[in-house]
Amino acid sequence: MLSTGHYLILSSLSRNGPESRSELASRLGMSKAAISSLVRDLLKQEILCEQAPVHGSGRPSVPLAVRAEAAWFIGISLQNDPAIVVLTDLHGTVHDRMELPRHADLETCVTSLCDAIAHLRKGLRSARGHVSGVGMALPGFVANDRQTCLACAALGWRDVDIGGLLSKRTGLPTWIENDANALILGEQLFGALRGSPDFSVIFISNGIGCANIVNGRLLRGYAGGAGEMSHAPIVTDMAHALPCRCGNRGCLETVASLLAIGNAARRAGLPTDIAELARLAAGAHPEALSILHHAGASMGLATAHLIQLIDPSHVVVMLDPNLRDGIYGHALQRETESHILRRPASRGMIHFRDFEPDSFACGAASLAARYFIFGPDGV
Amino acid sequence: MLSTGHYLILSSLSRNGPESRSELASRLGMSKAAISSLVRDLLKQEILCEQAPVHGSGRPSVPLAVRAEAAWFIGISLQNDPAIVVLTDLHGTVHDRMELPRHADLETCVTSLCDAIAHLRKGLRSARGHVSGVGMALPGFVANDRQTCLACAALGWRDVDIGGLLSKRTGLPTWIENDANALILGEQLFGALRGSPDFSVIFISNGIGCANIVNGRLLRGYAGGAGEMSHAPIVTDMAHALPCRCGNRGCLETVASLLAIGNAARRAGLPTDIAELARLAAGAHPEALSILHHAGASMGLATAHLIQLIDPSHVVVMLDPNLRDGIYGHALQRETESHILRRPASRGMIHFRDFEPDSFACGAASLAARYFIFGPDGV
DNA sequence: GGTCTATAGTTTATAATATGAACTATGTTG
DNA sequence: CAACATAGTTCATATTATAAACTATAGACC
Repeated sequence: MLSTGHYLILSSLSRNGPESRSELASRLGMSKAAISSLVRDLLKQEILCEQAPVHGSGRPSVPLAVRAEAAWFIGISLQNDPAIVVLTDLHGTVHDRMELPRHADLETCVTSLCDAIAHLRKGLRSARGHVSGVGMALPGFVANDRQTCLACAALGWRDVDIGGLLSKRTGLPTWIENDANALILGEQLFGALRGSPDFSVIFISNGIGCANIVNGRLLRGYAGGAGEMSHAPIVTDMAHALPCRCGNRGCLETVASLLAIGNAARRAGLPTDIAELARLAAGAHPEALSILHHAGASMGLATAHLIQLIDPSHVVVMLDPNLRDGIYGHALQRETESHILRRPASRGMIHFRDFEPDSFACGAASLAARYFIFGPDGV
Repeated sequence: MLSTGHYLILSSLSRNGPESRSELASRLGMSKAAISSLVRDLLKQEILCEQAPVHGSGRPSVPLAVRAEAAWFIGISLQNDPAIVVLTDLHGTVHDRMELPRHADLETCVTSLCDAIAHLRKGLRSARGHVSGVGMALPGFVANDRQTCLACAALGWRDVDIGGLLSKRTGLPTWIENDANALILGEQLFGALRGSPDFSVIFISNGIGCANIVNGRLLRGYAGGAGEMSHAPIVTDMAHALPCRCGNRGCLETVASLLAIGNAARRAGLPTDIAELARLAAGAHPEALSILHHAGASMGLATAHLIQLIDPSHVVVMLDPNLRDGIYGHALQRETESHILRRPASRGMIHFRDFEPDSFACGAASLAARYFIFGPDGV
């Protein structure tokens, strides 16, 4: 069994990359003796491994690293159709993946997911290790226990104990999470911003998702609704504010989401496909330009609100390359920058990234990996 | 010397109110034996005291409470002129207070503050205890060490080590904090929302301040600029957006702050005094109504953004009663509610409170009390 | 090549801090 | 007044850290 001390070392190595025993001791504020003994246990259990010595003056230091194959995880994304199921190692690398239809019917959904999980587990030859847990990302609200989906419009679920079902059928501990939250938690554990205590992730798809890491932890809010950028009141001129499915008018997602852009294009008699619309805009088509500019600028305004209120070090924006490289991305960046206080670090704060569907499944897998690395008392 | 265990007990009692040893043991997940021994130390040092036994079935339990007079603190507010200096006990009760002119000149400022502190310390007969620390709230940016004021427009300070100066002259540990942050930290430690892990405080004065407690901790952000509601981009219609001192246009504080309201009144040929303006609006004076409605609605829109992004359980809004009871407060509340997702808990989320200048000084005192209660490794 | 020095990591005795289980204390209940 | 219930203490012990001395392994320098 691992103690708090073991988990401290695991999480430090996972956050800060390979480090020697001495570096760990000073970073964690513990004695060399304690680290030495804790590391011995973790090496014996083959959770850590020693890397090639680093030579300086004095005895070379031996960097310690978390062994990627020490544990395996299943990540499920119901963010879109098809559903995606991945098998990752402890570094977040995908070793196998499957796509399957996303069933709204609960029984069908659970059965097909369990079949996929069984198949992936079989593919992992037991000599290499075994699967330690399952994570799932879905577009909806999840209860505090991270087991029950309280509401998911896309699947028509209400108060569905999907976590309990999966964990019962697979015999594996299971964690459920909102899609944006899973995405940023994966980014925090496995991604380039690993270890940053304050950053935000936004993704622009048919809807708009947003999540924030603050003080090193996920910002959930009181009712679990933090980061609801999607319904930020952006269009305040009520003459132009469109009704939103949430019941209000002028929400961000009524202008800046892919669905909203498609709708606007249809009303203007333009093609609703994003790539085609972007091509028209690139060719200076005035109405295409107007739609995409308005969408991007609205997104930028909401991003400025986010930056002013939450003050992240980085904002990762995941979107379609066609939008990123055209007027949408340009307007987003420009509008954001023109509405935030100029801070020393505000340059290069926004990082565009391609919209990768597997990111959600990887984030989901990281939910289970997190338990392995941070322990039951978690971080 | 107090250990981590002692501080755990102190912070639990401070957060959750008086509790018996048994209750502490189960809340903190420790054995009765450990609690018993730790409490003995704290009783001997007269930091805790036993209250009247509570009778149930079985041996009566003895609630333990933090002794208010176990420690005393000085709180300084430079939030406005005059500066306010208070002497509080460990419960945040003000036992003595002074007002003095707020000097922008550093030497004069420090000298007059130190004189005031010395006077308050003398007034506290040493039999009752002694002052353990000093806290200061000021309207500006403070470095991460909580000693140096990086920038304060109202006083014209840049990179002023006010904390170092005060602590050197008084011989007391000193903490500096932004005014809004001090306010919410005081609320968290001493106020009605004590113990709530997710709430926000907004105050409307000549400027607008905002701070947020998230996951039980102050949301500082990457550069310490979180909660900068004041420069939220609210007026997006550039034809009507006024220039702001920050260099952008249409910031919240250009329409919703007392200064902005006064400016708008002057431009309309109306009295700039808030009380008089509110009286005109109450009498249905159309221009007064328009100014105050616009200001309140803008404030409400910014509050809606805050609620959507951060999802607090409560938003405490501190403002002049004349504004609260008139169209400003009404528009604020109405506009906020019409722009947030209806959540189960969204009713009664906004709590108006009178603008009390002493609140800032109390919050400042709580910065030092926090150190006493949470220990050097703080929370 | 040998010695000095610097740094990494281990060993071991010990200190600090928790626990479990038995015990005492002090009430209510019937 | 006995039986019971719950609060709190005691004490032997386990866990988990530390300090300090020790070993290990390199580069540097003469």
